[in-house]
Amino acid sequence: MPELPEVETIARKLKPHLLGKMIMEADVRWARTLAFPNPRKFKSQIKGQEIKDVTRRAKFFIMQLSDYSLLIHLRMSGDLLIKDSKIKPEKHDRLILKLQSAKSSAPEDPSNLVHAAALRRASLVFNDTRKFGRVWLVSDAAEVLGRLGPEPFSKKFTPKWLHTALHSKHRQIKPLLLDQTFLAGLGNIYTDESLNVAKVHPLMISDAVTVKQAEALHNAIRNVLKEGIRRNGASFDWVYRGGEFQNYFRVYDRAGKPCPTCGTNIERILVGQRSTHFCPNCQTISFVS
DNA sequence: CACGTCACCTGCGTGC
DNA sequence: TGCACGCAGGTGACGT
Repeated sequence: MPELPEVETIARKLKPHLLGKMIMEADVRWARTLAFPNPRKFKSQIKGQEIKDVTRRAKFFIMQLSDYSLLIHLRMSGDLLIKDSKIKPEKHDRLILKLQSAKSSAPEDPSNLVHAAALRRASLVFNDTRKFGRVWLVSDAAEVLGRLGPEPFSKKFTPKWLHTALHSKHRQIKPLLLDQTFLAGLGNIYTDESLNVAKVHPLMISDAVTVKQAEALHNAIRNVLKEGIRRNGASFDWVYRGGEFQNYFRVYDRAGKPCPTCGTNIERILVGQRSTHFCPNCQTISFVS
């Protein structure tokens, strides 16, 4: 499910309900959810830790604890929600962190991420149907995040940086944008959307991108991600409720439907085993390799 | 270094 | 109805 806007949305919604709470107990319901450390150490180390901050880096949800960083990657089907500890765990709940009761009442959240009744005996629940998601409890977050590329909203990410970086490689641009060590946070949806807005063909070779195209792409990436966040991310099927961005896709999942710019039918191709959607009229390419 | 393939998992929609 | 198949928002380990 989650790319940068979905994780950002989850972090923003959960933050007020988590700050200052103490983690009383961890229920590890699927051991391999823990990338590090093993369940025994995880349980003993996380017990009694206070949640000092809730943030995001790339597609990682991060909780800064008293002595550790807790990192959660939702991969394809993960979700985080706050539930009443009294409610029976669901089939796909993989990790449950029981929280200390609130000292002060957190603001009411009308969305379905947080059930009002849960606020008194709250648990943070990691639900993950496909079991791809992973959790790390480490002393230094850089152990996990060290190789990530820049954040799209950081100062480092400029049109000039993007142009230079694209020219330092000789790769198809779509798989390169999906590479988290190149740029952090884009996934299949937002990459297709950004390339369409920038009018760049997904198979274009990175070092052929012009300065103007790099500027357009830089703009498109920021604007598309911003719109995704503004619409609380994209929701699909039964996974991740509450987002609206799926109603505003220009190309993603729209094969055979008209391009919003020119009306040409959107095409779907495979690029590096990933479904790729683009407008063959707006996103032209003079050569492929 | 760039790219293809497979693996990790479950569940849903489609077509026979 | 049953069943096989293809598909899904991500990443990492291989081999060429």
